[in-house]
Amino acid sequence: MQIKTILLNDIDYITRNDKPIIRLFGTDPETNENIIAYDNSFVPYMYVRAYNTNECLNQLRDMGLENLELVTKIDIGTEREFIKITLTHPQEVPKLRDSIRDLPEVMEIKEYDIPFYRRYLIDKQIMPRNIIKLEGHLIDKTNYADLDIDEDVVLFKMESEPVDTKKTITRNKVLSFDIEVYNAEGMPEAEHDPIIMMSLSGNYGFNRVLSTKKSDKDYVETCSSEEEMLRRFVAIIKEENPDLLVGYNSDNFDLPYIKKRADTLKVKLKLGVDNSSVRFMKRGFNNAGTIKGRVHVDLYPLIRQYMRLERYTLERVYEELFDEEKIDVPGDKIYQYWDSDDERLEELFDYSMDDAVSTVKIGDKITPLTIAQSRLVGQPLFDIARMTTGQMIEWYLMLKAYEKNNIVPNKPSSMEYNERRMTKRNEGGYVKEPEKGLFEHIAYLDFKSLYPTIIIAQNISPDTFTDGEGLSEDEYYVCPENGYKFKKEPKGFIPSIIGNILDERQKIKRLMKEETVPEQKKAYDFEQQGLKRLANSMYGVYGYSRFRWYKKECGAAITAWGREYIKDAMKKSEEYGFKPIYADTDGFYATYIGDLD
DNA sequence: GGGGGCCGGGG
DNA sequence: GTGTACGGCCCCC
Repeated sequence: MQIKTILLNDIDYITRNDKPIIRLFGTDPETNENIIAYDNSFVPYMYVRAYNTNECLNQLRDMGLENLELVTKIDIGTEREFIKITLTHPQEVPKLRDSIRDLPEVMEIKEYDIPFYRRYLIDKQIMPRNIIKLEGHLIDKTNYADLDIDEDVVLFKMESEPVDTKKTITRNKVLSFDIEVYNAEGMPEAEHDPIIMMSLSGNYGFNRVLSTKKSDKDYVETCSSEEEMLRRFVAIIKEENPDLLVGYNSDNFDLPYIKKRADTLKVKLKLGVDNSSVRFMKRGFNNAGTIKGRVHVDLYPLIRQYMRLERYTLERVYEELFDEEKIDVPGDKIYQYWDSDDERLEELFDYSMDDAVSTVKIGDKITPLTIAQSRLVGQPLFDIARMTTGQMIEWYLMLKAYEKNNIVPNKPSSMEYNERRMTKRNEGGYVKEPEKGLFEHIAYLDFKSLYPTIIIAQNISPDTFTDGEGLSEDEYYVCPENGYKFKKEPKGFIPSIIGNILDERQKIKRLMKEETVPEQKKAYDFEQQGLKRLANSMYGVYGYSRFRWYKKECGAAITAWGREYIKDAMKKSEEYGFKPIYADTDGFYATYIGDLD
């Protein structure tokens, strides 16, 4: 038996002999070798709630199902019995779901749509981007001739549970890439417009522009053809072996373009750790370029999550983050610069390099927070980088639901979803139109971070929401304006989780203060920022129509209490000599008109 | 005020 | 992939 320690980067599963095998992709933090760890001990399952459990068990057995178990789970605050159906392959889950849905004894089916690798991370309670200890043995690759895996990649068969040994500082080797294309007319078309430059930049001092033209610049490497350039691109990524491969709009432009050119030119784009090619997954309205075992992060959607800007061009974002202008060449002029063969060609090399350098700088600056979020939420960095805050919260709650033996509510059906979208949005925060004039001695009171406190103080949660029946008046809180009631006891699922988040954040902040190693201090800072974002967005999630724990009344109650709190605080401020001049949702401005001595 | 359509980033 | 998808803004009626 051997022990392997990996920085967990990515996870998926493959099928062998009709059975699933989980693959954990990581790097040994000491040796930097790539490791693919196989776990064939994990199996898919789902839950059924029956009208009559025994009848239902019989019906399921009649369908040939054997692996049935009775379990008690908490379903929105109520303990209930569920039948846990264990299957052999993840793809059987949706099939079985559809075939048992209409059985007379089946009331509802739960947890039938959780991707297998995510289920694994939740059930094993291991966090991506943490250091994970594995027990098992090396796999002799000669037994896997069908696998085209490089010499320096280690295959490892796991023989016991993975152990999460959380470590705060983890390296973050970032490599960016960017391409320039020869498009004389309109937007580039991969069928006929060749790639003329491919630039790469690392946050550890690596700079390279690959091109089919020559230059004296030291970062330019000339390739004999576009095919050769694509092969060099793959080789460099393998050599550099970064933790993160970043691009700007690379999900929808660079990566699909590179893939199409490679296909057209019959070049194998073996970018994956297992030598697989790039694949594109449709997510929302756009693509996600996946490279097996590596983490590809498109910074564009990420920036849209983190910053509020009027535009999100690479130039604009770079300027905002670094207060510097970057070199710009208009997209429709690139082919002219290329054809010029004079100093404008040199300018184009600089531009191409600068794009990759700016991209890696942005990536280096913003991905540590994304990594912290991945480690908090417990889902792969690749997925986290493409999630909205609402989705992150949902996966975080799913992780906690497992810990607390809560059953996960189903996603709304498309009908429910449309209904939710149609219903009028909850009234938002209180707004007081600004007083005219110029004021001095302004104070600002921020309430945004008060929403989590309101949720905790009033125990606002889908599982504490009550009509008050059978309870005495002192057993619930009553919301102003709408009269919604929330049980005081027991503590609701969501308030208890927010409580944990806030406690954890205080703990991390304390550690951060005491810490003397600057890198560790920074790591703690990102961790506490991640926790803060989670806590502060928790209320907004009630307006997210796809939310599994959606409860319109909870959202309404939070803002109603919020309005009451803010109006109270404004009134109080007047007693202390302030005059409120403007208020909007989560804070108000007041001018001090009292005695300044 | 509500529904439908378009757009974002990239060259 | 235990798939099938966003949100804001503008226009038009």
